Amino acid sequence: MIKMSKLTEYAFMVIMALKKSDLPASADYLASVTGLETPTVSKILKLLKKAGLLESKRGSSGGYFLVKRKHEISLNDVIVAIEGGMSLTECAEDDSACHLTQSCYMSAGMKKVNQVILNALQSVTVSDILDEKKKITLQIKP
Amino acid sequence: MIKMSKLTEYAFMVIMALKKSDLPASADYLASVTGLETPTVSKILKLLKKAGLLESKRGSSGGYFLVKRKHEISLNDVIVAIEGGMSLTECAEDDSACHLTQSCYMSAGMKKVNQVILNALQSVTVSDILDEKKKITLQIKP
DNA sequence: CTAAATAGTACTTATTCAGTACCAATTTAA
DNA sequence: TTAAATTGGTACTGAATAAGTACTATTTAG
Ligand code: SF4
Ligand code: SF4
Repeated sequence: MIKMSKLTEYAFMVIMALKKSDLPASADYLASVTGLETPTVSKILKLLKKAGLLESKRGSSGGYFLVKRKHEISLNDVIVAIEGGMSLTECAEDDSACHLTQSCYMSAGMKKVNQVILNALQSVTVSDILDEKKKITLQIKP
Repeated sequence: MIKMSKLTEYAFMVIMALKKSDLPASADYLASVTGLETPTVSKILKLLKKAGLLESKRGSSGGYFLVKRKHEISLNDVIVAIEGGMSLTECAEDDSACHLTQSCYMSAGMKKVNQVILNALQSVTVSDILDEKKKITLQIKP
């Protein structure tokens, strides 16, 4: 089964529990809210910060806070932050990842399919996932 | 990185090397054509057969052959055959897989996104991947 | 019968994932 | 100024999955 990692799923829970420009939330607090273990939450927060999705403040009464609103954060942003993105084949992401790229007869096709999926992931935001009213439809045009 | 397994990628190579209603091709022959190891090819063929994508004939001058044409086999068919499919979250595939499904606030949203990706995978066939002329585009409608 | 080929199972190894632990650096607040 | 709170970073462990290998039984053509 191709699926996102648990850590990525947890990352969504953490983002849901955060707010932009609010008082910083500590890893401990977020852990209690989400029901996850503190070290796990901490690991996620570090990854999200490295990706620029949130900022932190050290020291007493410090913590983490979003730098974007939830509708400005795409599903793809989170996946990239936690596990480096999504691409069906190695070459779709990085041409030098597979030495067969030049000669492979399916590399080009896979890249296209991958782009379709990428578009889908980029078009959906964190707040969309909570929004029952937004309809998400797809059309493949020949 | 979320990606398909190597075995799935190899499965495409094997399917490319097969033809419908042709003389059965042995695992050994397919291995030499694709450059993969025979046991690996054999494993793939068994999985593809179990999924109904091809049939086999035992004994001398036996082998495997497709029961569908390449434009009738979707990308999703292959992914399902080899690794059981693709779904971002556990619940998107099977409601009983995660005990949080009933209460989870993102389960519904994830299912929608998953459906978009699934549509993409079902809309592309094995022959499309080789067809440079087919344009694959996506539109998300709000 | 014999050779060729699939069918099925079971095993080993490598890699990735998930979770845990520890301590240094920083900042607030008393 | 001191102590407590909190991030930052690294490193480790165990579990799960993936990838590859090996072996043997069964079936069929000639
Ligand atoms: S070039 Fe071909 S074999 Fe290599 S990663 Fe891309 S699709 Fe796979
Ligand atoms: S119900 Fe929620 S927590 Fe469970 S698999 Fe689905 S999205 Fe993840």
